[in-house]
Amino acid sequence: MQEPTLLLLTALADAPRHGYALIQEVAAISGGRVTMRTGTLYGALDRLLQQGLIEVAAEEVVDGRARRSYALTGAGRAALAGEAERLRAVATEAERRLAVVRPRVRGTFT
Amino acid sequence: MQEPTLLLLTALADAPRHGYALIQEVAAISGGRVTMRTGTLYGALDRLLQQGLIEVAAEEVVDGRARRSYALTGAGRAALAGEAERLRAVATEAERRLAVVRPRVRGTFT
DNA sequence: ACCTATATGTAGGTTAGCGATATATGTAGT
DNA sequence: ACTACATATATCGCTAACCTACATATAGGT
Repeated sequence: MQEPTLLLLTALADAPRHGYALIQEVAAISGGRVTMRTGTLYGALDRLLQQGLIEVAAEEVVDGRARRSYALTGAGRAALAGEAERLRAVATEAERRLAVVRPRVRGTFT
Repeated sequence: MQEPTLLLLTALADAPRHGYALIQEVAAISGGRVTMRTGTLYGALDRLLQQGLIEVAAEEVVDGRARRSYALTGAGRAALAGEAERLRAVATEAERRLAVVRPRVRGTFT
């Protein structure tokens, strides 16, 4: 799972949202760093629907515009929780290793 | 940056290592979850070399076998540190949102 | 002789994400 | 009335990263 997908699931974690709102939510979560394109979004939504991680929560017409809301499924919540835990573990390990005083290539202390 | 690449950089964070050792280190870091293939490994190493995130630390012959060691560059250390921080932030946000008591689709408390 | 571990590499295919483009309505400014 | 922007969804083609499988070679154990 790549970062855009992870951010998508995160954006759906607290409440159902429709496509356009997700783009804005992802931007907000990432501090404006990730600007999700519609190509990425709808491709990812199709994929996640197929994988059963999200589901269509509602299809309404608001102000003459069609609006389809998506929500995390149980599997989606589990997948996101697992992914978050895994990534935290890797991040922690990376930071631990970066802090290690590295032995010089040809050994011995400086 | 995807997970295999992240794990590669993490595996190089405390000491230089050669290709084969990286495969084992990645397996160890991920708790055996990720079995990195040579196709992924050498492709990623080429890419990371080109991006200047890693460099060749040593080229030796050990027991008749060629062995090329790679090390993180300054840019690589910075990239890994940044990535770790970012992923931790997303993981934290995901967990925070998962913990939120979600409003029902048609509203009001249960 | 055969298998496993060590060690590096290439070829081909799949998929996710990205950029660009298309469509359509509502709202606000000029 | 016209223009521009925000809302909203969707497709097409490209590229990069990854994976599977294959290829090569030495050392050591059974």
